[in-house]
Amino acid sequence: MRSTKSVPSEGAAVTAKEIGRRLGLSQSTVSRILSNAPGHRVSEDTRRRVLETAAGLGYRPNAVARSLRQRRTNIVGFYTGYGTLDSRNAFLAEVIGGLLRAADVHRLDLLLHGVYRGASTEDIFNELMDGRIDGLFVHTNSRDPLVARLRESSLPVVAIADPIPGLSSVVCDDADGIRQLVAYLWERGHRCIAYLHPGMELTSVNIRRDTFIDEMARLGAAPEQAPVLTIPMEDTRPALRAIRERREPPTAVCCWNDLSALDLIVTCRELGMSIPGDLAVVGFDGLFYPKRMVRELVTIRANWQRITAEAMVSLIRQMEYRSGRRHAPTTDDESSEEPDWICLPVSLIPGDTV
Amino acid sequence: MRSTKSVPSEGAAVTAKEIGRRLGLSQSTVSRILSNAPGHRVSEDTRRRVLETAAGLGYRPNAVARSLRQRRTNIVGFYTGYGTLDSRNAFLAEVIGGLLRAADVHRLDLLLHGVYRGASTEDIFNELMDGRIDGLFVHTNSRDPLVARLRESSLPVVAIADPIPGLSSVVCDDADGIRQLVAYLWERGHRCIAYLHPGMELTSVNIRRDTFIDEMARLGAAPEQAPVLTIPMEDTRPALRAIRERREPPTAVCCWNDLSALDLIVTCRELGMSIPGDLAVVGFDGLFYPKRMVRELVTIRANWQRITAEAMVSLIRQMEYRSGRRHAPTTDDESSEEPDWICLPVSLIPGDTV
DNA sequence: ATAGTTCGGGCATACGAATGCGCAACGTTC
DNA sequence: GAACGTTGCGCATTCGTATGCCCGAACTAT
Repeated sequence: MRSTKSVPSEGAAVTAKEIGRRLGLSQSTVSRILSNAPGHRVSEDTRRRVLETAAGLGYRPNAVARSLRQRRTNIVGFYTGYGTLDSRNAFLAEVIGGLLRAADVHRLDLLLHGVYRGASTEDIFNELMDGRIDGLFVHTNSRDPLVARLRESSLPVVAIADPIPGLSSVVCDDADGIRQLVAYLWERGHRCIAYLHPGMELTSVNIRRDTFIDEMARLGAAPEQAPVLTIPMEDTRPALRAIRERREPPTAVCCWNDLSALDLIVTCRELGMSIPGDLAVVGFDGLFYPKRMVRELVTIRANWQRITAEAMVSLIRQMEYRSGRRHAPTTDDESSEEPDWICLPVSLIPGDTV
Repeated sequence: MRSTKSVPSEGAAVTAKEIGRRLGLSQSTVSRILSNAPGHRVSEDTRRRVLETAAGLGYRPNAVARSLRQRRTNIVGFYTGYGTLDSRNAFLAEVIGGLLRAADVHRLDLLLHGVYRGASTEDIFNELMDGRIDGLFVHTNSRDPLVARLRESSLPVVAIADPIPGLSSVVCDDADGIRQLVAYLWERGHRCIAYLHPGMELTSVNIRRDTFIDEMARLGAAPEQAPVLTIPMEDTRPALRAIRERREPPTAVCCWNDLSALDLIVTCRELGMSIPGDLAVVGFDGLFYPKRMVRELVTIRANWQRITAEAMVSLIRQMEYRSGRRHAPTTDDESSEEPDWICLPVSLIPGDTV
């Protein structure tokens, strides 16, 4: 009495089992056809019928069930300990956008993990380890307690923009960028250059400052000709005042990022100073708005598109290595266990009116 | 001979079953304790032992398995048909950042669906319907073919920033924003005002233009005193030329967004024109960089934080309604089926030097 | 003493797809 | 005509959690 075919069974979700029921086939056969399982023989006719029925019913394989079985979700995460995404954080937008693009190329999805709620490290770590993501990009300080937890976990991780010892890292060449900026200013006759530093504990930010100091010393400038000023937030007014009051006032300012460079430029303008006539100002990052708004800005541009793409490749390599090991733990593996350490070149963008 | 307790079983993943095995309990009991299942009695001692062992082993419930069982992933998606996230798209950054924050408040995760690969509508739709997300935010044209598919699907959807008929929509009051800008200019004596329109098929963008036209007419301006110029991309140079060559040159320009307003302002500056003396320029959006860089910018600011928060509430309501219906399909339901239609106020940000 | 109640927990199954293995039916070979 | 290979498909289990239902033991009430 059991009806087997053509019973509409309206409410039933469209699953492989349902398709099988309609065609008098087993779920496994349907699954093999729909997922193109290799090495399994199916008659052309059956295959056609299954594919047609699936299309007719609008069948979509359930990603969650598939993930559970395959122990792989095809989702990668992004975590940042610094800042939240909004219209002022062009840097994050650029990085996340790049990751999004790279993920798309590899048919992965990107899950953003917020740090808004003020969750504890443990909470965040638990969320990251709940099996939802196959790998993770992090942008944070190497002393972030989360980093330690991640390092001892088995989750593939790639650090982005800020290197983290012991983890694969993909960064831009901050040191070279600063060297280029210093050289640019030096060539134009500047011998006393101030540096604006945000007092933020990010490795890349410290590299920029330290390179500035080293490079100025290497060129023969005395320490007082290369003052480093720590600025609060992006407000450069106090720094500008300090600069102008110095015994030997710097003729140029190297800012740790574009935003502070712009703030400085706008402030100078309001004071009637000309840029770069009265004061040369250079920034760092080369993002869109600043350069667009103030065309005389001299800055360093990193190729974030490429950086994120490389980071994705590195992460995928790790993911494959990890899942490979699960099935073949005997192969000699010391080779691929080494974290990647990639540093991509940057280029100087001259000002339009120099 | 079977060993039951204290066997390390090193390789075994930490699951509820594994914990049960160690303590001589069943998986279900462990699960009930760890998920705080209501209405089930467990001795205090057992509970303590389970919790301790779980903590000791670093147990994390597998989110994928849980999602499969509960038919709910606690992930919401975001799809945009317009633009990609990068440093130039401050608007998207603001919206996504807002959603991220709102998602975090409700303990949801946000999954971004890219449109880079140039996937077909069907591909995207399939991805969205694979059970990975519980709900979706969309920012796209109402004629996007995807919208039709979504409308006939059972996925909870909320349109953001651009309203879509038949779907819950949360937008800012574009019309009122334009009215405020026109009033602002009109009060300052401007009687001939040009409007810069991007020729983009987004509802909100059209509303801005149409409101401008209506409002100027309402105030008694003749059509030639309210010319609408369609600009290519953000390059305002041709428009500026056209404006200055008009028989009755507009004394003010209302730009559809901040970016074009800024381009216009910078161009004017380069020509030696003063703003707003020689030409008044107003924009729309009130995002960070433009206002920061050019402080005389007059613009309209929407509260994206609030808009995204409201959108989240609306989406969650839909999600709960849908899942509620599954279990109680008999309750009269016409009431909650109505899509939300929320329009939040905007405010005018005056220029610093007006 | 017996029925009823609470306590503490296990059994079995569902969620939906993937997959190792088995197995009947048919065809081929010598 | 018996051994063997191939074709085409199903059975049963797995992934890890949630949950409806059941059940023995202890305890209470009459």
